[in-house]
Amino acid sequence: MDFTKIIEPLNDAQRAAVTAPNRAMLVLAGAGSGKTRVLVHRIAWQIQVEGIPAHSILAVTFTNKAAREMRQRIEQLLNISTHTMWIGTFHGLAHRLLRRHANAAKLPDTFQVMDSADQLRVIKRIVAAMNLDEGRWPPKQIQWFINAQKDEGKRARHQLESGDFYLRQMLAVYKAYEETCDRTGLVDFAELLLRVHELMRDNPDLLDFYQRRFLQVHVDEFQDTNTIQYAWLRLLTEGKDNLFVVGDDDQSIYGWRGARIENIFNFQKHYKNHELIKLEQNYRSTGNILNAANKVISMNEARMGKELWTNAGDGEPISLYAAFNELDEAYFVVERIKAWVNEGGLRSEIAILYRSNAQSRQFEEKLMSTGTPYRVYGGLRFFERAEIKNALAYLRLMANRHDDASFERVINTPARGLGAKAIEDIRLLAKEQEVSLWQASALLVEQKAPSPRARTALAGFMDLIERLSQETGELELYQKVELVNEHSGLVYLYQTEKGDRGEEKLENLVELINAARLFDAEQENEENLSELDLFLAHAALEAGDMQGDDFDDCVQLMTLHSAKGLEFKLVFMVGMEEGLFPAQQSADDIIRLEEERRLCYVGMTRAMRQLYLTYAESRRIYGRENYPKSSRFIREIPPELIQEVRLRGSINRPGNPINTTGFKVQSHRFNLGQRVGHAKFGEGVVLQIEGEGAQERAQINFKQAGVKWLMLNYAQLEAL
DNA sequence: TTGTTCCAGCTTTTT
DNA sequence: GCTGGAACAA
Repeated sequence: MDFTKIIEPLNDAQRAAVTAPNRAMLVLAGAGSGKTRVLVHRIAWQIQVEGIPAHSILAVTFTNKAAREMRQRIEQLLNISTHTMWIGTFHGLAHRLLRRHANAAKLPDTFQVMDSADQLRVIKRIVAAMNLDEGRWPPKQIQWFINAQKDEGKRARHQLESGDFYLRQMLAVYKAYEETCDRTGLVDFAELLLRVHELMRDNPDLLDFYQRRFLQVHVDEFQDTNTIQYAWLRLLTEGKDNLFVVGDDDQSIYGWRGARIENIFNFQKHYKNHELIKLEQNYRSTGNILNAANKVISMNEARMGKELWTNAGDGEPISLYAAFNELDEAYFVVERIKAWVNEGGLRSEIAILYRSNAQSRQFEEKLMSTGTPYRVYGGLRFFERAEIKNALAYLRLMANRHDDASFERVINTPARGLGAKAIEDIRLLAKEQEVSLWQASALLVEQKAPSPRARTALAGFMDLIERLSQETGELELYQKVELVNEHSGLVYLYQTEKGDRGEEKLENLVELINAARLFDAEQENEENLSELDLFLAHAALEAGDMQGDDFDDCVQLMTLHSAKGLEFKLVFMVGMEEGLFPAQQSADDIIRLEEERRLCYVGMTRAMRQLYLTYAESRRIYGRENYPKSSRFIREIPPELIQEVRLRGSINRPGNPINTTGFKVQSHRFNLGQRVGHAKFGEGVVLQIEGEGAQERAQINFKQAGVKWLMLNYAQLEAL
């Protein structure tokens, strides 16, 4: 058998991981060290050399994108179909298992997955029904609480009435929420994972079946697993230790949403005979970038220890720009982008990375005004748009009448005279009878309880759903969607909507039909589900790509978080300021600060050729002018790796007088951002310097006296 | 039912 | 200082 193709492209460490005998494996894969390659080749190795049948392979990722990529690359490498392999996200695979074993999992066959927006709506309704004040019990916070409980594997009943008032109340809502979900057949994201864990834990036969079936379990981004995900993995591999995990503790940036970096450390305890392999050779960045990143991350206490290296040479130093304010920062970045493009570079090779989404605006405006195409990541995705969710709500009701969240969403969309009063009546009865809103509505219509007008409207609505459901029974999925769009009145609603927003919504509805048509092609239907059910699950589990044309050559704008896993030749990390990055809220908690530092490490290691760090000496935040300090992360980079750039100032890099930036070189007696002291005004920071010789003057922001322009020949400033 | 006004909130995000 | 959502008035 020819397996050179599997092991030949690998370096020693990668090869050791790929060809290791079957046992628990922990691969610590640094940024850009070929993590996915190892995973893909490991699976290929097992199939081709170890003779493990494809259907015995389980590979788990966090994102659909990662799962798709893995599939593709295995197919490419081995030239085989990956159809029978279980490759997917934790949530996707959990969904599949729950569909297969709905009864054992105590779920109705018609259960539907809801996304976090749906979940929030349900919680809001419960809060209202329990007569709780939304101000004192913010639904967002409750949602967070419930999800955190589920991530830890805890049910409402697990904690007794011991805790304080706050906790008791939270648990009461959690309990009511669980009941609502059970009654309405709705399953949130965290529930998918928790259910599957319980399903396997409580059904030994089932567990045994899957333990035998999956001869090899692979996990990507292991540092991002939460408690329940790891518990499930342990259950599946119990006694066999056939678990192959790849991760990087230094890139753990999702602790705030339940990821447990400790899982990596615990892995070593739980799997006594495991083998640990570190991948430290980096194929992405220059030596300077790696050295700087290594230095920064080395400041963290809680880590396994790892040092990236490359044999690709040092490359350019890291550039640091101290902007006067956020506008100047944007101006500078866009200037550098123009220069890059002028030298023949592509815009798509460039990323602007920021800590928080709010920072994108200044860059968007500047890019817009210079006519530079750009693309902002984040924001609403296709299946999250209101018009799409409305159409889906009709479809969901057709699939499951008891889906209260969908019922409420569209009972009066488009308006059909069922206002707050009518909905309140339905809710009340539903609560009283402990039935779904649909059932309560049926009762109301029967009892002729509400006003005749409301009753007619309600009966009409229910009839609409029934008719849609029956009439479309035999049709192709996309035809169903088409019919729903029309008969629900949504098309008419958006056609007649004022302004130009309606047009885009109509286009999206058409796009939904398209999505349904294309969906037929990808058959992942092993469980004999109806196409509609599958499509709805798909919509919830894969909210779709961000908008924007991948085809255009665009500058990429995104948060540091969403940059994980990506790479760009030219990277700008902007807003490198205390309070922004690291975020204010994380500054004095060591655990959170270390996560911020890892985020910085993630950002730096995105850069292949050139990395720019920028900060503003003055920045408007919430309408107030701030004079932040530069980020401590900048100071954690060895100065000799940094080259300071001054638009009108000098290159300020000890021991290197060469101007590589193309900007005019001019020297002043003080530097921008420098702390200075004045006999009368006290301590301040230099904001701007202009003029030369006798005309040289500086704008200083004094702590007490505020911002002042001073002639440097007269003012006796001293450097601090 | 719709448009206006007011007010809180304001890291990071996938599924 | 801006935004999105809720409350309110017409």
